[in-house]
Amino acid sequence: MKLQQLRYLSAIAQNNLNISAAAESLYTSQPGVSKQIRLLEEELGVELFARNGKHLTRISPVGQAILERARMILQEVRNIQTLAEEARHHERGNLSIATTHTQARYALPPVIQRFRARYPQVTLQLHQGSPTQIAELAASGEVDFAIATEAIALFEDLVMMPCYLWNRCIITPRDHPLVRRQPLTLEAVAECPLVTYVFGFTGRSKLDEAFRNQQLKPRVVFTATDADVIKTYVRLGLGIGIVAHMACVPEQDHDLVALDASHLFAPSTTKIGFRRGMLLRGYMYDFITEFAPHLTPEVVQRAEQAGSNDAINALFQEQDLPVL
Amino acid sequence: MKLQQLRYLSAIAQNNLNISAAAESLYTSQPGVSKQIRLLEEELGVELFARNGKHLTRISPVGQAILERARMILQEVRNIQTLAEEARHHERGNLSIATTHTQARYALPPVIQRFRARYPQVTLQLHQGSPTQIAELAASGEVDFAIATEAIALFEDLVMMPCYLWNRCIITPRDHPLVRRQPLTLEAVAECPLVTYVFGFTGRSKLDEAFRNQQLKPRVVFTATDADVIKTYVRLGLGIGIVAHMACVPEQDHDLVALDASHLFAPSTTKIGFRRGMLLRGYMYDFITEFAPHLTPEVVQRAEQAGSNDAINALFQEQDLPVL
DNA sequence: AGCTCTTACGGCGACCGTAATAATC
DNA sequence: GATTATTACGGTCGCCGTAAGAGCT
Repeated sequence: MKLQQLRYLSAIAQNNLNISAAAESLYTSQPGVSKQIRLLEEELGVELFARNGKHLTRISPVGQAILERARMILQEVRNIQTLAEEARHHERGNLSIATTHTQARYALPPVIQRFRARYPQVTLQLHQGSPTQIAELAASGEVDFAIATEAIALFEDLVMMPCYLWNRCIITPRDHPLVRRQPLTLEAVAECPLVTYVFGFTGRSKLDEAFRNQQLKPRVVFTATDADVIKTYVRLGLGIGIVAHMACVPEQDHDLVALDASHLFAPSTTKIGFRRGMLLRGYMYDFITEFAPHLTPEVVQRAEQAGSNDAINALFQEQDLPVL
Repeated sequence: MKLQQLRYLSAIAQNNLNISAAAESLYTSQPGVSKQIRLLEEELGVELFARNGKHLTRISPVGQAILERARMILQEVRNIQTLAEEARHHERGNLSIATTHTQARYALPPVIQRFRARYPQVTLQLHQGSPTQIAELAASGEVDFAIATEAIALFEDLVMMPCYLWNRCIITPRDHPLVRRQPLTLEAVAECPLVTYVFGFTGRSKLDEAFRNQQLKPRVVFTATDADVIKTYVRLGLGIGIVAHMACVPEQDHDLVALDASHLFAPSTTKIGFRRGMLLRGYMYDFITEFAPHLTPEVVQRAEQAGSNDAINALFQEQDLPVL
């Protein structure tokens, strides 16, 4: 058994059992991959894949179990490399983060500024994507951290920790009648055409939930994945916007009015996470603490130890989280 | 990085940093091992060992951390092989057990008889040794199971589970005055010369503890590692014997009298265990259940999940264990 | 002096890539 | 017919083992 055989096995599984695609992703030739898999099967005396003629149709049950062990081994190999790099120069390295527009545009800039000042030798990479893309990037090991608000607590192979709670703002043009409706109600909001986030983004589900709880049917006339686009269409008069509180920057938006809506919708939780079993560099712990001060290295390590996401959530109390 | 390099690293650490010995244990040449370690160090850019000229003096801190990861990887490689073998023919394989005389002679025979009847194709190997030897054999992976009573709960890399409690018997010649002393007391026992187990064997520490608690100084005139030798010297009139209850077989020892001593000494616990992280074959689970019926596969798996031996002990209540 | 690690060197094996073939969608 | 996996083949690299050299204890 060789490590490359395990790499090949893992790559094939990650490429829908397509050996050609797996070979390409590993920058090698199909025959090589094919042969190594056969050799591995021969050595173990087990069929890793069920074949239909010359095509792989699915992983065998044993193959699946072996694949999981193989993934763990490959993770530990990376961890050994990480350990060595940390020992060589603990302030050099790479940090890649996958996140959504909202975080990248509003929450991360000051954090990243401080981080770069502290670790000028660490190269940073930010990848923007949908919450599910973000989770997949982190789960596959292509990025170190996933930062997002929705839909990523479901991946059991990610360690996701809550960072902060945030509420929403209603954004309207200056002359909108809603501005004078002082105690802002959900009914009043529901009467206006709405511009807000696409489903699956930036706490959208909490928003829908609030309306549903009061049997209101909001008229959503436009959805976008980010607040900047939403604001643009509010300016055009398409409707009123509902965006995250972080996205409300009065200095920049003189022509708009931001109304606090924290009493209308339940707060959402932004989380940061990484692949379970991944060894974190020292600067990675520092980044997390910089982003969410309550996530000290000790707290993070306790979360790593926890077996499941449920166990992690039990470590944190909602009232202890900062609110933006 | 290659798996063999990790094997070499692990072997060197296990052979007191002696590369020659490590090479021998791996049936290969010193230069090969030496070179591969250098290559690994070069690839990682880290010194795994501190060297004094040409001699390895100790593992570096990074080396230690890497070693632990390497051990985990090698364990998982074995687990993959185990998975494959289990899939190929789940009733063939090998089972090697390290245990003490007491278990091998009195507790295991019926268990092994039943096991062999159930799994005739599984080759069995029994290794006899001292409790510390047993623990080391299991920890190093040379045997699958360790079964013993003392001193093996300390190894944190073994999963040790309690199997049963047992008490002691006092063994005397037929005409010994102690036989007529009906309510047997510790004081009466302490007055006689004693023949019992060597320290570190078969619950000897519980025995010393009982005397110490009552400020008695027993006169131990002979110690042995097994009950058969003890009985022999009791027959010779050296003193009275204190042995495990399992070792009292009235049918075989017509010339001796066995007096129950369960009220004099706290019971001892016999445990079975295996290397943490080791994947168990189906027949291994069956063997455990055969030996200790309360250790069903589910219970064993729960013990595996537990992080420490303290956590394992918390899973078991003393009153739930069978008493021999 | 003895043991132990490193360097040097040669042979064998294994992996990889190209090319051709077979089989499936 | 296009894509995809297997088989065949040759080159290169790397590992292993023997032999010799260097440095501790």
